[in-house]
Amino acid sequence: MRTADKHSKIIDAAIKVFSRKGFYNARISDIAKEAQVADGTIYLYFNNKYDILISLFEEEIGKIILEVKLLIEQENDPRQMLRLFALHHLKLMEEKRELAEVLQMELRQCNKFMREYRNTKFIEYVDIISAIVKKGKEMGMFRESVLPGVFKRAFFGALDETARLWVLSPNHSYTIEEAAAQISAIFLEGILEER
Amino acid sequence: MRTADKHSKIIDAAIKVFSRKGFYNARISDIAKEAQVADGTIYLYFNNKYDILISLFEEEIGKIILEVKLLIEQENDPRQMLRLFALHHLKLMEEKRELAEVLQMELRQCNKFMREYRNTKFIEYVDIISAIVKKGKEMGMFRESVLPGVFKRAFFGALDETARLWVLSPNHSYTIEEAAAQISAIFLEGILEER
Amino acid sequence: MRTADKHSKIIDAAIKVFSRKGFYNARISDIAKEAQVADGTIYLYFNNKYDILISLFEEEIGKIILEVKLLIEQENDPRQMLRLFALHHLKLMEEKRELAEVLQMELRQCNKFMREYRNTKFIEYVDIISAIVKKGKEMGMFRESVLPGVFKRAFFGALDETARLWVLSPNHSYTIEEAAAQISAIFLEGILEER
Amino acid sequence: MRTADKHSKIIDAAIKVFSRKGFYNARISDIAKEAQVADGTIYLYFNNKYDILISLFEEEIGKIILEVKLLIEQENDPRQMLRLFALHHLKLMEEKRELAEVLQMELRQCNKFMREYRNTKFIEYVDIISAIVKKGKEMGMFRESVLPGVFKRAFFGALDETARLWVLSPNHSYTIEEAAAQISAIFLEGILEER
DNA sequence: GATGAATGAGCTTTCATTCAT
DNA sequence: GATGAATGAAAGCTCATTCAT
Repeated sequence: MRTADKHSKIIDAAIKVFSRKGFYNARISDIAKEAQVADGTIYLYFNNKYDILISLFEEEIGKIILEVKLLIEQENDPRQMLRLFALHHLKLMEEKRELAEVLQMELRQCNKFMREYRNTKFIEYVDIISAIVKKGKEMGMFRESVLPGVFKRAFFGALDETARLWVLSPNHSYTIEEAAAQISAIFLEGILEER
Repeated sequence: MRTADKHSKIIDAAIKVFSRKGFYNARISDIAKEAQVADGTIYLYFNNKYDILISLFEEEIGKIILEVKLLIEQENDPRQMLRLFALHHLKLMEEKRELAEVLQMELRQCNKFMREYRNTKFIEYVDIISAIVKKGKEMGMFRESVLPGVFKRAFFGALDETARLWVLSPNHSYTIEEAAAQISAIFLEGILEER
Repeated sequence: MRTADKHSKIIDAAIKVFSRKGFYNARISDIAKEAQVADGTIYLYFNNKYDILISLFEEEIGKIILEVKLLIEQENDPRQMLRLFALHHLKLMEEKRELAEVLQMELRQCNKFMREYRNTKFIEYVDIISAIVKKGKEMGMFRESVLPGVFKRAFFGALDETARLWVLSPNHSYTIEEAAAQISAIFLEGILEER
Repeated sequence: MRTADKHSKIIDAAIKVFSRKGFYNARISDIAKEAQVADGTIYLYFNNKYDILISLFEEEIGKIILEVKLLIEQENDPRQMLRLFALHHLKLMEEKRELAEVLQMELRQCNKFMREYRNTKFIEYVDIISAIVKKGKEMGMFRESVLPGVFKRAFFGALDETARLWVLSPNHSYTIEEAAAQISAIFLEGILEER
């Protein structure tokens, strides 16, 4: 088997196992069994358990960033870009439910004891949002008063929390598309009744 | 020392220690030392390590809910209520930074291996938001189309993510009050330039 | 059980186990079983496996130094002192065969990867020999040309190697007393036939 | 590369690595890297890790025995033979410091868990000393009372311990030749002042 | 013969929890 | 109620050895 295969087999297995048990409760042997390799093999590809998590994060976020950027590029209207971002984010979290759980976990808990790890990939992802806002402001489409740095966090947080609960609860009273549309609408137009 | 004192001394110690090291890296003996009690004493008040976290969560969220409800009650305007909620949430996270970190951590990571734990306190807290929205809709102040269940998650997520990064990064280009005002404004009025 | 008991029970167990299997092949659980304590208990008294070896070494050599100094003190004749030292050393190695094996092991192998550990206790022990030589020289009883620093090593080495093989081989053609007497005689008078 | 070359390349590498890290801390991959062969290649020439040590020992001691015997043969005076032996031993340990460390290590620690290994090569080496003593006794040059079996151990031990410390400490107050001369002198003439 | 990726048994150490005092 | 010494299960990681190429 080629090296590339083993690496991604382990990453895939780790996503499954971390998502199922959480990082701390996941045992290396669980990942090894899931990846159908020996425990020791994992250490040929990763330095330690935490390194698996970091690698997983960087690689998977990396793929997502590429996808989203490609998607957004095809649009010119910043409003549409935000709508696309929201939809893509939520759909992704639904489609890759296990990955979603792991990413969310890492964003919180593991920064905890590894504060030194500058999460550049995540920042890059969220900065896609602020870039859209800046563009919208330049085009005179978004208010001058909107702070892109605040907006990006609020927007990402709204999507992320929505995805989190979507993933946790088994049945939903609305579709993912409806949720995405609703959230984009709120951020674009607010909730105030037109006067 | 009265029993109630020991209980809350342990909770306070746990907040400090969990916030500093994370739940999994925190040792019972760390908490015991911080609380100035013996390791064994902790087991007179809590069933196990996880029980400390759950208790901590329920009690502290309980206090916050009381506070917020009291604050909100004094207002009649749903717009103002949302602004107050946002400000209160962010200020709280800033003032009780250690507690904030623990709550955020638990909301993600620990649900993980304890999915059976129905987080009713958290739901109660977030439902304050949807109640405001419902009231606003009834008063004809918020759009009919706004789904309170979607809005509450989006609004809470926006605040939570903002708080998370606020707590992590050492210096900020705006105040907590500005961030709260901006987020409330976005959710109320959107970001679109008036036509 | 009192703390002092556990500490020395573990040391005694470690002597047995190290002597039987060698330091590297000894498992902590072997020592724990021999000492009739739990594995974890060992870590209440020692930092790690190597710390057991060092502690063992320092404590046991310490006892031996006290004994020998006491014994030597009662003599005035440096020749007799050397004879006593030799006899005491060999008898000790025979009586405490397991300890002997461990001490010999550590003197070689473990200096290896712990060259930074300045083996002061061992130096103190061997310096008893050079002190005797110096005294003998002052009294005009030993040749001026004898270098105490060379002599102490040669004398200790002779005893140590004799003890090593004594301990290894099951049957002997002479007693430990004869060996001690012979070695002392060689070092004092040489092996040359009187002319 | 011829087979013989690989074999000795591995032995040479093992001497370096064992000397640097000790037998137990040396990894097969360290030796392989040092010998510039693959890990697996080592198992074409040796059965296992311990086999490398044994082979190394036998081969190197074998060479030394040949050398010493050749050297000694050219002498007729047993006193001179002992002096030569001492000088040769110490010089060897100084010249081949890495080998010296490995040999000393094995004499203690590793016999430990492999007591079944009858160290015939080592016995052969030490028996050179007892042969000299026997010859000296036959020639009436050494005392009748000297036991060759005791003497050989004492003499070897004296040299070995001297070499051990010589190798360990970085600076010396006398030359290797002086040490050898002094030790020979002690064993031949003792340390007592002539009456 | 040579390689080195893969294996998996094995061991030190940690730490939540217990319980005799 | 309070203590903290003792417990022992559990798991991350290493590395000698194998074997398909």
